[in-house]
Amino acid sequence: MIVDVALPIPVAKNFSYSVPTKWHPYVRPFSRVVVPFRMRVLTGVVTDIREGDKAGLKDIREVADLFPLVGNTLRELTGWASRYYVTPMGLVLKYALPPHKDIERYLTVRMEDEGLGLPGVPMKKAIASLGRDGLFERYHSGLLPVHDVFGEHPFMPSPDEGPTGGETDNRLYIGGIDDRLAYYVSLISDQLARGRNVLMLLPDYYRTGSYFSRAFLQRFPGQVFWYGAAVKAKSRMETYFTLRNGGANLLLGTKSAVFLPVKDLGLVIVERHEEDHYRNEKDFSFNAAAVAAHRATIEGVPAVLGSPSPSMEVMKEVEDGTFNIVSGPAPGPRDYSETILAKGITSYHGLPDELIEIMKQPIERNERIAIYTPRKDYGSYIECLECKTAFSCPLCGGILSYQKSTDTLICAGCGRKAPYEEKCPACGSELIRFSRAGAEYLEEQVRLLFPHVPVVRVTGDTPRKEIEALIKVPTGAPLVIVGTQALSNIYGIGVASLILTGWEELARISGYRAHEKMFHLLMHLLDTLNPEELHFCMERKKKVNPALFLDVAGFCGDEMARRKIAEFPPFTRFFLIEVEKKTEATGLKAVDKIREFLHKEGLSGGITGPLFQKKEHYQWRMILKGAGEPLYETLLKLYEIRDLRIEADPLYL
DNA sequence: AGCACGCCGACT
DNA sequence: GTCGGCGTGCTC
Repeated sequence: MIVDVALPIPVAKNFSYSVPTKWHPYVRPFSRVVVPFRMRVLTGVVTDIREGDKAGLKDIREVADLFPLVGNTLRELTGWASRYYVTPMGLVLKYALPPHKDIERYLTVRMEDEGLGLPGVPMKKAIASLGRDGLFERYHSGLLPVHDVFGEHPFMPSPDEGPTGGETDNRLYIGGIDDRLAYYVSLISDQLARGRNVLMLLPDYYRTGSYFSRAFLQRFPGQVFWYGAAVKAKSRMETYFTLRNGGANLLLGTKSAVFLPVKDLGLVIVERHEEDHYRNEKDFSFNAAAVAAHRATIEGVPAVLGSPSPSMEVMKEVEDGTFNIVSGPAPGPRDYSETILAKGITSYHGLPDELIEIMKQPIERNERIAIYTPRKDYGSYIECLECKTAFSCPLCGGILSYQKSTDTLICAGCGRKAPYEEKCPACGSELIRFSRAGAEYLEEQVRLLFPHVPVVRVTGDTPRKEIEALIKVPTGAPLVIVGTQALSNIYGIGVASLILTGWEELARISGYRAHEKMFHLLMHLLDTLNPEELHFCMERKKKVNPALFLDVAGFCGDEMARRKIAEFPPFTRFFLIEVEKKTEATGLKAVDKIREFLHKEGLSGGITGPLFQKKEHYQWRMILKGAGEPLYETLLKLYEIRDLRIEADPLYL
């Protein structure tokens, strides 16, 4: 017997091994096998089985699992994901399956008949006394039942699930958090009452997990399983075994939960599906929200995507008729005020009078104010007033910002930190100016202006303890919360007034998704802060029209029309092909290879290849535009080229 | 990926 | 003279 094995390496090619006769009964498609590979040992997945034997093939070392852990759903889902995200199957499967050692650790074997006494001998001990082969043999002849330690469920292949058929009823729920939560609760309780399981994905920023866990645990005690990145192996495995065996549970998790086997799945929910947090950044880069929606299709169950602001990808689904919109009340007010500043807020002039005026009233009324700024540090865009040179990162040329708390300059591009010297690196002058204020500066100024008012700064760096403390602060006393995008991730802090400063600047960065990002950020801030009053503080020459972003249907319609004309996603897909080499010569050689390959495949169009230098490395990037299975399969062949990375649907272009 | 091999410059 | 960094080939 010969097996083709998909190994967890970035090579889009399977490797063949022969299987000793004694293991033939246990090797099936999608069995995991341990194989020798060069000087090491890897665990891979059997993708094909053939009769016969060929000289020179190595034997597999062992069969890893008692039976293949990949059922119909997972087989289809991982196969689709491998092609759609141009990632070798071995890497996808490695991500999708728990390590086999973890599984064995929580299995017990009933060995009464072996005269070894106690029921429930740990799998490890059973192997020690019977041998691995002995255990497999007895298990497969039905003599030795194996159970997991958590629910005492028999460990056996899941009945072949498959599309339960029927027309799916996919819904895009657009509305604020309280209404979304109520909507989710009603759908979930309906499914749980029918004994079916629900898979719900959450973005993995801090607080979301605990916010939703708490809300659901109250209503569905004992039925909620949390599967996030920080969850320990033991409770991960508890969730794994429980969901593959039993019904009426809610599986709440972050992106890694999307591949878990779930028995009797009745519904898939994705909270804030448009969040970039659903993007996996490792060697298998996928979007868990999209995978979840596809999984629902495969399993023939409804997908519900909830959010205050849909992604354009989902709007495309709506256009295509595969999703229906359900609307709840929009968060935040419809009215807003605009303050147009001649100059942006700088970190050397204090806060503009207009901004101070806006803050006075809520403070007098003992209300809370949130002020958004796009920057977390004291200030950025540092320039020398004498020689007019802008400070930039000596490593990558990126923009530097100043962090007052540590007195360092930080590069936004590469993260490099250096002590602040207080003089111009070009001419030595000490007349330095920071032209854009950030959260540190705003906090400092608010404290100076309103010494009696507590001020809290919320950025991605804010320690959890401080955020926990903030959540507990009762309303009814004045409080100013100064923060960045992080403010939009902390469910459950309400404010009376939200002031956005510098939000309009986002229109100028981050490529074709800039407007969509501004839309999401604004809606997310309204979602978490739910203010009664909304103020935009904008710099005159960068001014945008907030009304265009506050009207969800209007914004989506306009943005979709623009994307369609430009032939941008979601009307096509982008693939980023990246090569990184130590020397320029080898890099150019690789680029030539790629060009040649793409040309041969008739894909030469739509490539841009600017030279890009980073650290001590040379990096090249190309963008390929297109969609469809034949393209994905062609791109997979690019993995023959070394030091190459393919990213589907890159976020920043 | 990760590892061995072989090439070339630099130096205990 | 050798050590180490880097490119290349290869893994059943």
